[in-house]
Amino acid sequence: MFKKVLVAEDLGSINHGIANILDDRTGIREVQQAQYCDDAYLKCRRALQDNKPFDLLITDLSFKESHRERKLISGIQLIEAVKTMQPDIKIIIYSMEDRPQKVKSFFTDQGINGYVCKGRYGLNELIQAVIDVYNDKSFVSAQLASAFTKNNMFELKDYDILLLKHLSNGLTQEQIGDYFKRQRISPNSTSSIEKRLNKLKYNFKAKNAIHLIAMTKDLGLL
Amino acid sequence: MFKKVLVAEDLGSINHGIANILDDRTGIREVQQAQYCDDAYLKCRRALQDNKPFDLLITDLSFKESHRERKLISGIQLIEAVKTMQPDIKIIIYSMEDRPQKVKSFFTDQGINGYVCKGRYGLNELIQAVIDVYNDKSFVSAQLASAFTKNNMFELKDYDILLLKHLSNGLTQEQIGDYFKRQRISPNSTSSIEKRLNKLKYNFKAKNAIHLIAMTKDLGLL
DNA sequence: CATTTCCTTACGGGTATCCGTAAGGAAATG
DNA sequence: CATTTCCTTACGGATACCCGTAAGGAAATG
Repeated sequence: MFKKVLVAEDLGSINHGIANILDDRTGIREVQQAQYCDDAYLKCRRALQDNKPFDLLITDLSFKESHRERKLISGIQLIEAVKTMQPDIKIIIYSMEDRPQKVKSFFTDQGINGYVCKGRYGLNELIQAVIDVYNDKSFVSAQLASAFTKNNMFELKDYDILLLKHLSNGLTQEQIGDYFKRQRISPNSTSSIEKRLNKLKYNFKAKNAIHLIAMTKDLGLL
Repeated sequence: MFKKVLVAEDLGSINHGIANILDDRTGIREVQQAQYCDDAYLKCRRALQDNKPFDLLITDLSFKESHRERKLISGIQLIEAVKTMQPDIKIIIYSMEDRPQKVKSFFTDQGINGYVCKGRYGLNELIQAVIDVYNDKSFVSAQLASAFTKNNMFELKDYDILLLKHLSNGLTQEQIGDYFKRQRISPNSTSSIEKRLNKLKYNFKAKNAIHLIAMTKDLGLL
């Protein structure tokens, strides 16, 4: 089993809860805690320098603001910082976020090993996640697993996201085309952009562009 | 001080944390807990029937889904149900939501007595909130208090929200006008709706309708 | 190499929006 | 009651979006 685990989570009560349950239900000897992303990062660095690196990082995504000056303000930033320093560390996210697309992106973009939704059975799932990740398997909460396997989701490319982002920022189709031309992104004609938006509207069953933006924002894609 | 308090919150660890700290730092004798809205409601009703009603309800807003059949699925629904049964009960919300407009609406629409943001100092604030509410004062978290006092926010009427909602659902201005006519809501001409949207766009500095919807969704107004 | 398929782009007509102007009415003011 | 102010509604031109069609080119197929 993992020897040394770091839990990053700003709410003290949850933090302790995780530490307790890891202590009781797994053979992990050393569980450290951090309430700030920056602290978590420094602990990782120190541990690595001392040649006693953490095997696993369990982190939340959102950390509330505080009086302290912060360099890392989100779990994602923490993960990226730690991963560049120590690429082989295992990562499990434990957070409220339950939008499938968003969670999926954490696996593909940040290369996390497990994702557990906070909730009634969250701590139980977390135990399983730790075990699975230790055995080099990935883990996602049950409530998300179904959305992951069944492939009924329309596959959005980065291009689509970018297009929707610009649209939600108030640019016209023509302006988006101009922007794509400047950035050497293709296709960039007004006609193509229009076509792509049409396809998106069809897939999301949106009545018009406004509806499309509202829906994709609700789904957490923007 | 309050004699009997109910804490509704689905995460067990937080629930216990609140109960502990209320026990340590206030003179409250009886603190009960509920992990489901329905349970909380039943406890309130039972207590009222037994002539030993709760003085104060502390509740979260979001409760994750579970296997159980649920009638009340959010803290808001719980609050409204409890308030109709026992109008004089005091309510404090303890939740992650930190969008000022949204929180403001809880005071005006649901008539809550206190709002505390979950966060590092959340539990400390919760103690203060309990004390203030006991002394018939209302309480809001420090991070929101500033946004509450300074009145720089454009005042949105229900009409505006409704208008934006329909717009985000993909209705055209004409369709919204027709809907308003059927509902006897005035103004309902396409021209007036257009004008109102214009004013909203000006106030929010939105470039067009899409931008407006995206912005208001981000602000938590929709 | 010929053919097919897919993608990008252009164009045009219909519709919705954006924006200014103006008429008519209700409410407020004196 | 006369006047002012505000609100609602109507209208028209400019612009942007919606939708179908079609031409040209790249990539894939055989």
